[in-house]
Amino acid sequence: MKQKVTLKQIAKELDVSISTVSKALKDSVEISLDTRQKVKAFAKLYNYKPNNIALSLKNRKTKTIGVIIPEIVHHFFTTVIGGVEKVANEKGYNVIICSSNNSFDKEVINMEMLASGSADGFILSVAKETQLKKDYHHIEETMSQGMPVVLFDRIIDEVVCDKVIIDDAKGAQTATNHLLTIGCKKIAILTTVDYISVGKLRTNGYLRALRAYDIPEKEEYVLKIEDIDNCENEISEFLKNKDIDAVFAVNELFAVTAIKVLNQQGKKVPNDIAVIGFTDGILSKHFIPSLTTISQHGEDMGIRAAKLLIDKLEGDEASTEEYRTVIIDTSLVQRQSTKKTNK
Amino acid sequence: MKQKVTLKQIAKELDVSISTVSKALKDSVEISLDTRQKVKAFAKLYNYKPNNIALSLKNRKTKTIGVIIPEIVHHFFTTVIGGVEKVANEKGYNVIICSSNNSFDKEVINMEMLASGSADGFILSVAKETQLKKDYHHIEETMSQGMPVVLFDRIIDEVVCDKVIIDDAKGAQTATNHLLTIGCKKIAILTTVDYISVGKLRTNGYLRALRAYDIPEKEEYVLKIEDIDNCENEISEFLKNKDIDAVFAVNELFAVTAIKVLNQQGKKVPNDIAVIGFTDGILSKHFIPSLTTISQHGEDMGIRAAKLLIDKLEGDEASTEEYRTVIIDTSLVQRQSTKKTNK
DNA sequence: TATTCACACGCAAACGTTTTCGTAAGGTTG
DNA sequence: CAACCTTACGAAAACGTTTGCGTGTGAATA
Repeated sequence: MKQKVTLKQIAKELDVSISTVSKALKDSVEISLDTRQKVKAFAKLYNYKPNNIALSLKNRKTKTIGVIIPEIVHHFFTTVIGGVEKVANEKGYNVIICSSNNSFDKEVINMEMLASGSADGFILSVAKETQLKKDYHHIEETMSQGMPVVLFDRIIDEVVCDKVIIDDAKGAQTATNHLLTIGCKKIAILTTVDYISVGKLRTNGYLRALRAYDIPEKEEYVLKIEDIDNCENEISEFLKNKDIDAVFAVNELFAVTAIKVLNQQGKKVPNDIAVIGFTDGILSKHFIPSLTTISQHGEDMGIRAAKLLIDKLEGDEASTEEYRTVIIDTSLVQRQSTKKTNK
Repeated sequence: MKQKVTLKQIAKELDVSISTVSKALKDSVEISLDTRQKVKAFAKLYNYKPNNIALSLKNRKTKTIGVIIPEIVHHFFTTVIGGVEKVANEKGYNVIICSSNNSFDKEVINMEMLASGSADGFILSVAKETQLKKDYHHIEETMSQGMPVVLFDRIIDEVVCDKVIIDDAKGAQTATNHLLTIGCKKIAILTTVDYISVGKLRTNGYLRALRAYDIPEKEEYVLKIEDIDNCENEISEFLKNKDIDAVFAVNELFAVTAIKVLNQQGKKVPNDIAVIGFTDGILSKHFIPSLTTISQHGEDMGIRAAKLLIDKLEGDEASTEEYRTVIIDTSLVQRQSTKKTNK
């Protein structure tokens, strides 16, 4: 098993100095054409590749971006990662992905791990627990050590840094408006508990839309779900015999679960009740009926986030102190779940 | 903006040598208790963290695992990653994830990138293109440089290394058997083109099951789909007026698409036609009807793969030369799509 | 023949660690 | 008082690069 070949070994074999080899490989005019060719031939033969670690140490940068997300098994986040990878690879950056599993501790550990030499900057969507705990010292600390951070989706208002978000409230308003436009008046919302920032914002957008249409908001139309994994019973209970004509769900799972329980309760979607979701994932596309939803354009978010980060990483000192918040447009994706066939 | 603090800086501030600081932080008895405490207090104050890059260079290992998968936006792969992360983190390893996007070139680039210093070993599921091209030089090369590789799911028989797979043929046989058991006799299969190893294996399993039941295999019952993204028309055409009572789809998407077109053609699932899938993902769980399917236990695969790799990484020289192939059991997950309500 | 000048190359420092070995100061022993 | 042993610390090498600068060689010039 041959080991990785280093400059030193090549130098020894060819009986020249390490510097000569290094310079020859870089086609430096300092080195004679003859030697250059010899070195390069040898290097190719032995499949020489400069050791990234040594380079990182020398250059004090790793050319890698750390991405920390709450859950890896989540379609939206993976689309964001896709976007990040796209521009990162274009610009010669590596991407390290860690998931916090929605745990504050794991988020901190991952961040410190990557911060101590493995990454030049971060793209981060914070864990549920972090939002609850409101402890952001790890983020502040990383930034104070000179590593830029870009927050996306689940951001933190109190932390001053670059951010990429969608206008959750506006998206929710668009969704609700769509329901109102097609004639619905009694619209229930399935949302999350308030400490999830995006959940709260979407609830706000829903309320705003209702007000704009002068429809009184009713408490009984709002269900705030804590335990996402066991939402079916809760939703079933909530929807039972409720006098409504539409449901706005703040994520895919709530949407399809709603359709499922409505079916069980003898209601047809979309004819009896329209359902609209949020996030354009696998389920929305392939469910029957396919789901009308708000697309967050995850890949775009990733692209923008990566660009922001790399700009900061490569920018001059001047730009370091400005922070931008990019708002990605959402769009309404109309499908079957809100299509009234006759009315 | 304070910079990251190094041993050198601490040494300077405290007017001792670098070695003293290093030893003090490690609680070496060589250093007086007094100095030790002073150094440790100072280090804590300045939030000293050893620089991983320097450590990697010194120790000639990075304590990170490179994972390369064909697509990041794929539920099965993310579950595998979840498993990998679990054991990696337990054992103090970092995980770098790259996606090849099913491109041979990107797979090679990613691998070389990580191989030149960023990772100690690899967990890899090869790109579609790689399987087609049958060019495995990058894998062989990495291994010959002393970096262990564990292949999973989409493996390559010709490459000698550790592997983690499921018995695709057996899983497919189980699936087909299930259909036969519930009384189906005319079973169609929706599969992929043959160069996708798992597709071919699953097709074989299907055929094996039929033979075991003495049911003649009919060419007209087999559809090999090339373009996964536009499978609906193809499936629709294939299923039209076909005299069948069951469909075995080798992945989720084919399964739900089948159900969709069957619905359009006026057939009910499961009552008229039973459908079984492969891979227990989001769609299978939440679709209506929910899908009977073969679970691949992705997380387990990740766990086993990571264990194999770390064993090799930390094992003595002796174990380096043995290669193991771990076969993860599949299991039948029975849901609605094969439940005959009356028959 | 002495001076100058390319040319082609090597030396050494630096990045941040760890670790082996050397050593000065002070104390103990015979 | 000399020989020795602890104790507590520092110097230096090593990991693999890059790069500014110094330098020996031969040829061209005066």
